[in-house]
Amino acid sequence: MNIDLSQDAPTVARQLIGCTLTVQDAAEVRGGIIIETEAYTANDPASHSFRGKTSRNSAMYMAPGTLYIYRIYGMHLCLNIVCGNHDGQAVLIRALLPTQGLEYMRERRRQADITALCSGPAKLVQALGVEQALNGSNLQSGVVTLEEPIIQPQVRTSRRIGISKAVDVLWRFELDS
DNA sequence: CCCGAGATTGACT
DNA sequence: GTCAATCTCGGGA
Repeated sequence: MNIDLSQDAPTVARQLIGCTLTVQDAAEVRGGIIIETEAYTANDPASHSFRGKTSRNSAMYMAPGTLYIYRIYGMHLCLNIVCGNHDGQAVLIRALLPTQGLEYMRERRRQADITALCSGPAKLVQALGVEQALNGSNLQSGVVTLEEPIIQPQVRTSRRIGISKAVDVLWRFELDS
């Protein structure tokens, strides 16, 4: 991983498109290519860090490469890669193209259709078997790993979705295929 | 202290 | 298209 995660969130969010994200534990390896991300910064009304550090968002202030995993709507988990410099920035991983551990992911999701396995931030967390206990852990631990693409892909930019504040910034990034 | 909204998803009309 | 599931936080009483 040569991407500098201490850069700001929009820069990192763009660079993460095309990277392969994998999770490995005693069971097996599963993962896919990141095809959609969103950036969240500290002075961003839509960000969990906008009003400062809380017990939920404390991982956002840890070292770049830390995982920020939070519960949303009381039932789902979402996975972020912390970036910046201990200043409350992170990149939400919104969708993957599944490439490894397809059967594992099908079982976790109870879903046979490959295109629906990782087509949302909470879906991919469920498919990959990412647990909330990994919140605050680092990519260096080797459970969750990132690998850069050989060739930089074309990236499409748009507005973030599912939020009501700061809706106009173009901080959503997608693989342009 | 109580209540509404939220970086979502799946089931249902 | 509508809506419920149910945890965390912030704002108002």
